[in-house]
Amino acid sequence: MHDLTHSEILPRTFYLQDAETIAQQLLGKLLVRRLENEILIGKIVETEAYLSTGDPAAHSYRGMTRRTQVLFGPPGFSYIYSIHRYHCLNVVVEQENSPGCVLVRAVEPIADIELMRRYRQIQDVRQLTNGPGKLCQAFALSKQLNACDVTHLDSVLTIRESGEKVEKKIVRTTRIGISRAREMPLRFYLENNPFVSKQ
DNA sequence: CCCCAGATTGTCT
DNA sequence: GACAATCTGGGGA
Repeated sequence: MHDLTHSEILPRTFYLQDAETIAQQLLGKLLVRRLENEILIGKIVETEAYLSTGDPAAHSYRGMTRRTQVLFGPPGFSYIYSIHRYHCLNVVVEQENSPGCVLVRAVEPIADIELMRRYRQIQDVRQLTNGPGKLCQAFALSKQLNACDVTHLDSVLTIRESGEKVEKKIVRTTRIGISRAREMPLRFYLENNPFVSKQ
């Protein structure tokens, strides 16, 4: 099993800043999914920010609904929704009633890659987690894991500090797949990382 | 209840 | 690059 001894869980205070800031700070952090007898780990390499105000592309833009309830709650919780045949994973940021969030668009597979292959029904490592729907499939994430506290030690889904401190350059572009607010440059990824969804 | 858009992906041209 | 697959949430009647 992968050694997580030096990977501390990010505290709730980490998520108290705005989505644009946290989207960049989450790059390089570890997404850790605990299963019955296995553990899945990926390094976050691509994110998008969805702002709490003035962002027509954000699900929270037109107010609270049953689906978006968790966005209006405290930070450090997962927001997982379904889109077509897939799911997307977000992390809620900012204080209560400020519904900002960060979409995790891609991770670099760390472990257990064989299990990810089984969940994805595909062999190519580069295709396992290089997209929001793909990584949810590889990590067995569905709406059952919506509103999961990713700052809690016992959670089945957590985000942790990575041991390595090698910081790569961050690239900023416009967001992918949206029809509104296309011009807002709120997508971030680690430069030259082969597991980014699109260069 | 009906309608339809959608923070995607895989496949085909 | 285009398009279909597939289904849920949200809005309107």
